[in-house]
Amino acid sequence: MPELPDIELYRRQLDEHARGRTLQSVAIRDARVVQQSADELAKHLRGRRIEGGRRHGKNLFVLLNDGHALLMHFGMTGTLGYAGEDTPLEDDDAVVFDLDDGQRMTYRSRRKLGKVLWVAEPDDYLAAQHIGPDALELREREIVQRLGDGGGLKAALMDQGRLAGLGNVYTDEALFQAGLHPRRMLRSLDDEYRLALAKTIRQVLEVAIEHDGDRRRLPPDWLTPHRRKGAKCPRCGTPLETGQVGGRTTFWCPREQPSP
DNA sequence: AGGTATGTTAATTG
DNA sequence: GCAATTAACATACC
Repeated sequence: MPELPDIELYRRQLDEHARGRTLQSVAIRDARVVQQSADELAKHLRGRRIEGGRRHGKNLFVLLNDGHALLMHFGMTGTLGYAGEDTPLEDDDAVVFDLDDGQRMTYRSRRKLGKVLWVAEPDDYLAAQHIGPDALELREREIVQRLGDGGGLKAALMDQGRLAGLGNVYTDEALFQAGLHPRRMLRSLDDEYRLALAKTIRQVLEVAIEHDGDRRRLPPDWLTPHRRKGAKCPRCGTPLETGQVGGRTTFWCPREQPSP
């Protein structure tokens, strides 16, 4: 379930469990998520020490001691975990990395929509993929600038080229907390509202990270824990509305987020 | 059986 | 030119 807060948790776990460890071997158990051949991946990874993790939006770079990196993107169903080598593998374990302390790092993906690949330079990769700045590295004024003027609010917030990190769930959360209807047009917001939205985006992401991205443990007056059909707005009790906005299932409170 | 799911990209339609 | 919609990727769940 990976959006920015989830990937940030993976980054912290990587630093905790794998920093300083040397990669001994890489087993590709499902080649669909790997963009390079097993030989090429092994050539770039074997014997390299993991210096730590760098997160950018929903992308996680495993930084290597030769200055290069391994990129992981988790799609909709990817996870990253650690276990001892005695722990049996799961069917969904697509790429397995053996570390030099007997631990195993596992990239798991049910739907295989993510990707794993070696990259020479993370910044070059991000530029080539047209990924915008990370949502948490910008100040509020800069977020407003990046969002620009065009399109619907929902699509704009999810557009990784403008701002990297928000997905469907946290976009809905930010719009809920900002009191903005997801079908509103960015153009219709005055500067004050845009700044307030930018502030809300930052705050939602920061608080979600403080809760380790665990959506069930997010504050009870947030939208996310109630994101299911038939639920009521946790702030005013009005039944939540749901529909397709920007091509994705969207939840909002018709009272807190008045129609455009 | 059919619709839906946290992501991304390309193609198509308006 | 822009915005919105649809399809595709692959798989489990309701």
